[in-house]
Amino acid sequence: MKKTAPELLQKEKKERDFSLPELPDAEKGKVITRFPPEPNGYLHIGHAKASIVDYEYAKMYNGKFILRFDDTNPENVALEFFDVQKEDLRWLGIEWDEEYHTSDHLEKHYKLAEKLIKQKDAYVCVCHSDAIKDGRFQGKECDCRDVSNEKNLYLWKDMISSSVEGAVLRLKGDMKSVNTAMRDPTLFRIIDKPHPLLGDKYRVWPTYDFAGAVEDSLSGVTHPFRTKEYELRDECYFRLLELLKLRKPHLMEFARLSIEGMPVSKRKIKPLIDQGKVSGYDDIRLPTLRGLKKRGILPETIKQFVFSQGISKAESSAAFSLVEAINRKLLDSAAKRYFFVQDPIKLVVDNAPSMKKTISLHPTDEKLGSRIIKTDNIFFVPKTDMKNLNIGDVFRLKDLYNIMITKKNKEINAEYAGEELIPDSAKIQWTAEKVIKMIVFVPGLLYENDNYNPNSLEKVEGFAEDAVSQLETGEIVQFERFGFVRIERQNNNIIGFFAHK
RNA sequence: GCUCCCGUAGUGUAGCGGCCAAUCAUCACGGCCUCUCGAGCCGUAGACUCGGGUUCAAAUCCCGACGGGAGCACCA
Repeated sequence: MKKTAPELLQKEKKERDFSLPELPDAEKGKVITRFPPEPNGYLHIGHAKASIVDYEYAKMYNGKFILRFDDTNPENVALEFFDVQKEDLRWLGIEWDEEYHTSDHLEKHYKLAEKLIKQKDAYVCVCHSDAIKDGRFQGKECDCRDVSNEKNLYLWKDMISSSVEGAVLRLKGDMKSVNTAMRDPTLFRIIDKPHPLLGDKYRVWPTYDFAGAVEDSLSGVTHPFRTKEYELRDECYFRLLELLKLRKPHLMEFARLSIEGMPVSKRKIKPLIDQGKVSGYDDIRLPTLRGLKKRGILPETIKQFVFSQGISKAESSAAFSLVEAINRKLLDSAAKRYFFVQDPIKLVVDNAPSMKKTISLHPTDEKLGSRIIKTDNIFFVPKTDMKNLNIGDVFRLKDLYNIMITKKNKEINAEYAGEELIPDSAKIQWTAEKVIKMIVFVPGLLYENDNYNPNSLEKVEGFAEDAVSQLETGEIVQFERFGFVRIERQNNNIIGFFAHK
């Protein structure tokens, strides 16, 4: 064997398959998934996970993907976010086959609620919320539970048509269930606040438990995903569908996606914005899609990152460096290279030849073009590099020529030392006399060990080479020996947002 | 407190009874390459929480402990 087929003895290097695992009970062409955001804010990396998984599964099975706005709490929903969220999804590269609002189906929900009441599976509860809470905690039923269904129906109609206050419709579950989610959960409640789409047409709104289950079933979704914290509500989800004689989808849960030091919840972000600690929902330190975009993270990076995390239920907090590594690889082949000199010091080169040097914008891909830099005897170089060099040392202005340091003061003096590349000499990025003054914002971790980090945003000032003035907003380039930076034009200035090394 | 879920290298993941002396990425370290401290290439180091059980065979199944997370809303 060794002689005839030695390759069979060699252990093959196994390749990791990064695609999603097969779905249970899934048939090509028949899988329907859905992404159901509440239009109450900007989408973040957690939403990205959910929407990408939903979308990719539909694609994988040639199925259908539905975008459903779960807008059944007028207190949370704001008009602007329907479009905001769609924009965020499009940026991610997600397309949906169908789009609707849960609020479109309220009449249907009312009918189903009525059915439950008639079946004695739901009742109107007029207890105070504290009393409900208490009863739930102690596993005690309240008197509303025993009301006849004629009266319940009457009360329900009253809720809808507006004379009753503070009543809710509850599922007749099991107040003694070990699963507290089954202790007669609330299905509908009164919210007297105009809905951004429907005004004050309705005042009775379904809760998540009811709307989520009913919509998944009615819209034909076969494989709905949700995050793990809903797991205890599965029982309620299926009970409801059973009582309503509705089809039961194959419900699945996965762990929330979180990134170390980057808060995802509005509860945490909102105060930071209000206190001016971050600039807004698109702050480059935030894991919002807008923040990530502004910083130069590509949609494809997010997709690959989500895939790499998988859909298990094991909770974890990934380091952002994993995102950076993916992004860097994607960017490396496409990003133009420029010189940016951080904390510059003036460099005067005696007997410097005046040159018009053509330097390519990418080390290997010529298609990305080149720029011509006019040089005379004045340059700028990074101060920190000069600290490590002494008089007599020779280094190279990268892609230009060598120089030898002759004097170190407030500025550096040097003399021309030939054009030929000296092996192992330091190559330092530089600018000619004509520069673009710019600021690069460098994000750090917003939270360190759960504490807000006041120094999470660094402002780096420096000079960029003149060619940078030609760049457009949104271009991501690499400043050599500095890092990848997304360019933005603001007024007459050019500023940069640091993505990563 | 009660209930549920989870527990694989520093980090994140794959594996879910034999092919595991455990995958891949990242990180760290070493080398090669390169007119960037980037990318690429090669290599080294590093893990199945613990204790019982089932089985010819367990990271994989069962029980228990420990650790982490979640739920106990008229929010999703």
